[in-house]
Amino acid sequence: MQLKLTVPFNLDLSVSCGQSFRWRKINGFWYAPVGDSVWKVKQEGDTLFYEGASDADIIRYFGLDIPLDDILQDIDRDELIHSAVASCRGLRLHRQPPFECLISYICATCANIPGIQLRVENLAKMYGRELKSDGMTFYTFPNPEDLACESPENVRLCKVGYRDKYICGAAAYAAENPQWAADIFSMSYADAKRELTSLSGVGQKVADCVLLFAFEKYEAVPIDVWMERIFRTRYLGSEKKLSYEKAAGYAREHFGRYAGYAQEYLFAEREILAKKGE
DNA sequence: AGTGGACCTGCGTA
DNA sequence: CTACGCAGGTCCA
Repeated sequence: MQLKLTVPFNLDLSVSCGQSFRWRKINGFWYAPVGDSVWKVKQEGDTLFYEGASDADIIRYFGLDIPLDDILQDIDRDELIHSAVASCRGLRLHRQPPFECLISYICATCANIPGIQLRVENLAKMYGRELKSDGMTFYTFPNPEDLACESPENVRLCKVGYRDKYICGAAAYAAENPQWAADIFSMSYADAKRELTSLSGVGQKVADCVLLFAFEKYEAVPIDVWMERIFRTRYLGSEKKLSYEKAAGYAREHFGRYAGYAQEYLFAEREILAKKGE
């Protein structure tokens, strides 16, 4: 199937910028298990070619229905973001499956992106279902029930380390409250964040990632070590480390209601914006 | 409200 | 080859 794009979109950047962890580029196509099937996607100019997903799936997952031009125009409020927008135009936030997103970011603490990918892949291999595509094997991300009945000791065999009990706890929460994701969708940002951070292993940063990447809460501004450094050195010129609230609060004040989108564009340019040692 | 140490694991570097 | 440092934080004192 194919789709003619009438809106800005950069597939390569969107799937490789670190918001999601299961996309792999093989022979020019991006593959990932999404939901119950393997998606295979390629972009050539303004045409998207894909298999394994419907038009509606593609539009929804990649957020092609979101008015990106309006958002970029809205957040374009200083020189740094202006250049990030110029370099990364077409980067779109995905709408990730909520449970997978939650567990993935629980796995993201004290790890780099390859390390996160490894842990998520291990969980899928151990507890997901096998899928074949073009002779390759993929694994669905496990359902909450698949993980909820496991002991932390077993889950730890997926090399998730101290996160084992957090993963089991989050799985139990999702399994016992099947409507959890619908509930969070309907909540305000503040209420949704309070709900997520009540889970053990989910602090402000993880909650904001999940709210931004799975629940369309654009007020969520995940502050990791990179973003703290960028806001401290490039925006506030502060000497001492910024508290989470200070950095995120500044971002919302400065960038407005799409501050989360601004964060993602700055994050994509982190190597350039945050020189080591500053 | 704010600070400091412990915590799994994999990977890069000495 | 082994040792150590560090990486998309969170929890607990």
